[in-house]
Amino acid sequence: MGRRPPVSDVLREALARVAGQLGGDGAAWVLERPREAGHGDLATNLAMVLAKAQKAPPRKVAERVIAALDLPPGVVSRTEIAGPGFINFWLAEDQLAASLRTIAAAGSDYGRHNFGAGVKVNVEFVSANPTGPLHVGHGRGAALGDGIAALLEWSGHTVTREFYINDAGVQIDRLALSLWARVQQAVGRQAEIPEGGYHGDYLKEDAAQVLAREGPAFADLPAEQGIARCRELGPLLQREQQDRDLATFGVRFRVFFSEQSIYDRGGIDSTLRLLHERGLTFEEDGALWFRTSAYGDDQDRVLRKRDGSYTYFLPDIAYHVDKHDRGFDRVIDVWGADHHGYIPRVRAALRALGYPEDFFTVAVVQLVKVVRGGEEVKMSKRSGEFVTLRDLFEEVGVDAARYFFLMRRSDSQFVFDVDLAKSQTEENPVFYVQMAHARMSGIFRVAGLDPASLSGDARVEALPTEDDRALLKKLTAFPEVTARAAREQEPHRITGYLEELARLAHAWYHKCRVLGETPDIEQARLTLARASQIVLANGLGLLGLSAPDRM
RNA sequence: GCGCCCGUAGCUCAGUUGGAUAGAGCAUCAGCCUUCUAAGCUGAGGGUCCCAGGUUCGAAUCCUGGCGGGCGCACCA
Repeated sequence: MGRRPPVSDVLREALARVAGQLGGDGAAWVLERPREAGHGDLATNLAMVLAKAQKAPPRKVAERVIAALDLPPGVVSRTEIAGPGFINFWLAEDQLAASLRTIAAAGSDYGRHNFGAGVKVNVEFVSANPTGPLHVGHGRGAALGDGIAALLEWSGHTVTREFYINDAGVQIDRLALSLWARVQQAVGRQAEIPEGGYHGDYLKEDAAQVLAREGPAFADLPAEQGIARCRELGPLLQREQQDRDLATFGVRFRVFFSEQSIYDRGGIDSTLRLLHERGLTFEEDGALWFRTSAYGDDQDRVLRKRDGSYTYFLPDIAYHVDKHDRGFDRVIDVWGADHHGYIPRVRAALRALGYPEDFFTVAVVQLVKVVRGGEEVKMSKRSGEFVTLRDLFEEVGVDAARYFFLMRRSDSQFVFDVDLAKSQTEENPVFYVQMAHARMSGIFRVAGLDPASLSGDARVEALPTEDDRALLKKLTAFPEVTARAAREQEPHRITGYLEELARLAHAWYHKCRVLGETPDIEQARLTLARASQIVLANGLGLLGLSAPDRM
């Protein structure tokens, strides 16, 4: 980003050279932004890490490090040794001015990186069975998967968003039987939802649709024929519904991958053959097994049952083989916590096939609990009563729903407070962040200026207050945050950053007048407002959220 | 019983890959609108980082053992 490397890189490289000279090659030191403003703009623990090799107290080593440090002029204005041996750096004014120009020049690209260039990644998420509506858990998976995909794109990866359709198992038979029963009920006949079937009211609506499509005589077909047709229509109608929900939710997939297509193309047999050739299978008790225990799973797993049918495991291996064959360097599966026990066996299978260890990773999404009015909203798929994703985002709005799903680490359970998500006050973090953006836009609206017309040139000396500086410094941290979030696949780092930034932006807005100040200050603050607007918009956009100009 | 995740302020949660005096929001209390959006800002109080050991210059963070909560442990998907 920009024409010259970020200051932190310049410093890091210089420190690395010193580390090499002082016998600290490969030592695990860091250069980071201290929490405390009094600890400088950047700080390193290098001296403490080198202390042992140097056989000297850390503060003494710090002096040697500083003496050996060879920095170009105009980078650092002050250096200090602090605490047990930290070296704190204050950046030169030049650097702050440069960062304003960098932000303005990069615009909507500010925060992007290229370290993932050339790496093809498949992110598979949601992958709901085509047997019912998406519920809130799918929503969390959708927001997370899309967020991870976006983070990877922002760091230069080539990303494919993919949805796996489980359209081949017994659940489809159950859906067909349940739908047929609803069709019969719709024409006034007695019919029971079968054991293990789907009781939700949505199938009543589907039955009405089926009758509308196929004509009223459809219900009079012989059961076998009617059920066969329901087997086609049921999943189709559910898929259509899911796609509508996902589209409204702002999530688009490039690939919808059908499980049935694996069977149809002979992927099952070819995978079986592949495993057999590698000596990974054996027969026992009339079943065919995969020797997964030799690859990290705690037991061997059945591929083909005694009755000749396949377990779910086999098509799942075939599916991941297919992803590998399609040329992906990495695949990331977003799974609900209730499937986490399944990870070791898939990992074992892919390991057995000789795929790289980092080829396959799973982002586990923990449970979502929905709370309204202080009460948990219970859901039960069995009784057919549950909170659908659509119910949720129609009540709180798409932006709020997506933001809430992303604002916590995915691997901890999450309480979705519906009342909070709906509130239009500072308590609501989505609102708070979007409001900060709207305020920045408001300055330009009142000034009658096109924010894009600002070059980014400003005299940093014309940003005199602590609030000016704090906001500017926060803006410069954005690229580091996106990089870290992408590496860790943790979108919640972005929401956390945005909230911190919004707090500084609101405080700045309140305390620092822009329009009507001296020309110098007005120009500098307009530039700062522009930069803030860019970073807020980029952060929100990255997460798939809107950045309104007025609210 | 075994495995995975979680345990941090009254509540919801962060915590920069082992760093400096553990942070934020909400809630509580006290203030702030002639000003680009008060849909906001400022300040105060609030902690056994679940417990006990260990590793080291240094542990909320890593290791071991407990305790508590959640989710899994199929020839189901």
